[in-house]
Amino acid sequence: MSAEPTAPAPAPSDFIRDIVVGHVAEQRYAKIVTRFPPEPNGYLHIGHAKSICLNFGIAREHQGQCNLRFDDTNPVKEDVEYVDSITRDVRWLIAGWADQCLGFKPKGAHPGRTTVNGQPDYYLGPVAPDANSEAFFASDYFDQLYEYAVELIKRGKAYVCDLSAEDTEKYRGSPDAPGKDSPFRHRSVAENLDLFTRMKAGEFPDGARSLRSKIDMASPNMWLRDPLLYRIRHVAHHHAGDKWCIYPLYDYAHCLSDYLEGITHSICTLEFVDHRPLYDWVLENLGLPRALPHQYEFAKLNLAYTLVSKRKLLTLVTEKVVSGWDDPRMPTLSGLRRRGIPASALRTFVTGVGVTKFDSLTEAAVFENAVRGELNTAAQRRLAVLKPLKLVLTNLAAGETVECTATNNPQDENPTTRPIALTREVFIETDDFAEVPPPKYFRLKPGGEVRLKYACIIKCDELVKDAAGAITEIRCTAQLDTRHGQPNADKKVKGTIHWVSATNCLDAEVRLYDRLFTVAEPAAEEDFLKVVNPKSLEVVTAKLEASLATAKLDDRYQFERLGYFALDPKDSNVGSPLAGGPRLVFNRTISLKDTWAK
RNA sequence: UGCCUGAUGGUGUAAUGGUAGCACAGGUGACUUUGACUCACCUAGUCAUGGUUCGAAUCCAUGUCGGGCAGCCA
Repeated sequence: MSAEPTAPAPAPSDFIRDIVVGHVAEQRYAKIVTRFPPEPNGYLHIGHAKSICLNFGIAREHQGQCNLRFDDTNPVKEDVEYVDSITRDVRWLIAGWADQCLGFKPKGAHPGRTTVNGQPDYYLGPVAPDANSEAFFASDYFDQLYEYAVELIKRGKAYVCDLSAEDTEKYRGSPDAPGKDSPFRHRSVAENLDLFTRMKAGEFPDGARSLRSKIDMASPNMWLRDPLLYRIRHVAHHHAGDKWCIYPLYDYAHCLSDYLEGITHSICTLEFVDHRPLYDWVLENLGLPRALPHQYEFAKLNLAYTLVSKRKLLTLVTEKVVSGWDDPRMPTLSGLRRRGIPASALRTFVTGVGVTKFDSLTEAAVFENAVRGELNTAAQRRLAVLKPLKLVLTNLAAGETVECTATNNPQDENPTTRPIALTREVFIETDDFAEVPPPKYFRLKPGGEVRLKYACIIKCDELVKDAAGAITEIRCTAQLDTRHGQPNADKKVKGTIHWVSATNCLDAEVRLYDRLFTVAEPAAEEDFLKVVNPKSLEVVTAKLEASLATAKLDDRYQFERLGYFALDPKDSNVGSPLAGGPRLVFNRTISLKDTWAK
């Protein structure tokens, strides 16, 4: 329908993309393959969105692939609950944008044995997501990882160490002082092989021994001081079952997982810069036949007024500061989704902040701007009154209705309309009337005139107050000839306010959210619970125009002059045949920008 | 007092030896049946000191300040 498609956004550019573009130019790889590798031990948040968009974005820009891989090497922290939520969140975020790049693997598949240049090899390539496929799991590589560890031992590059965790730490030294060799560092290959086999067989208790790389205990890089490759943990694994009692550590498993999947660019955050030499060490000391993946690091996202620490987010949930991981105030993808934030707005935002190695703090306004921008074009305009004040149009008869026409979305090229009926009694926003108006007040005041949006100009004639002096009703005259198409339609007044017919409207619960914290950097606080915004949620019973009775879960609405709203997918009861009709619960995704100084 | 890494308007980010640009925020105005949107204009920056060069945000040196690293977490 739309004649001119919006100009495609310019392809983002950053130092990592520049590297990839260079590799593509020199045809270093047959295909660009990235990966998004969360550990299934918590919910994805807005910080992950940056990584997801970077990895999928790069794959997308080069007709490549981005594997979703669960980095599940620590069974004591992980659970399938997280596997499910993470999968759902990733698919939601990339839907309609990079679905074609999402790499899954056949259900239950493990790396296959192949031969490359006469050398044995393992590889597990991607397939498109469907009913018979699933995400990749590092735990599917435990067999290969074990085999590689044996190879490292045979090459004299790894040894079984009997030091306790405490002694291992002591031997490691400190950043400004070299460590010293473990007394077990020079065990024979045969003894190491025997001990490692018995570790796997379950002969030793947790922590009794470990498999360590043999690198350099005096290295200025702490991560090269014979880091552990395997630890003993007699626990079942959520994905691998009870087959193993030794589990590989991140630095050992990650680079090899990347290799097994044919990852070309392994992108992670800055705290892993120090690990990169280890990443390369493992790969280079195994004599692998295919091209090796390489690690690149970027600065994680820091957003003002938000917290992304898993531990602290969990505290918010357990202390019931919020209703759950998907509370619309949470920075989790499930929370943002429930709040009504479109995935496209999240993508626009995270790609907009760019990718650098600078530890920055992004202002909340940047995020809010991206959300409003997206919603402005997508949202259907509706009239709703959050804090109702009754207004009587004294020159309209009690049963009389005046048909008016409202525009659904003025941003559309050919906006559609809907009818709304003006009646004698309407509700206006309490804030839109002031008995004693502040300077520059455009709205209704005693004796003043204002336009009821889509209807006509009204004049305030008198106030009705209760015994306590509170205003209970405003009585006005409707100037019906100022309606659209009427002789005085062009009459100008400074203010236009929204309204809802009092006799033909819907009640709805509306949840108004504000930022969860009162300070820009809650993470820097000694006690972040002390800076929780006590007014982060306000619940009101609003009056909605009748057409909202058929509101849909997936639709986005702008309640005019108020903000963008979406049905709460959990608590709304849409289209239910219940006698009382649907239960409507709206979340305010974000308010409209308000440049009128308060 | 070790190693790694970084520093460009208020914020975020471009410019890879040749005109310091963009976005957000802020300000002014236009338009407006949303104090929204849109549009126009304005404000505001290369951490410091030296050096190389015709020319430096960019290269070199030194310094300052920030972030990361001593899990059998990822």
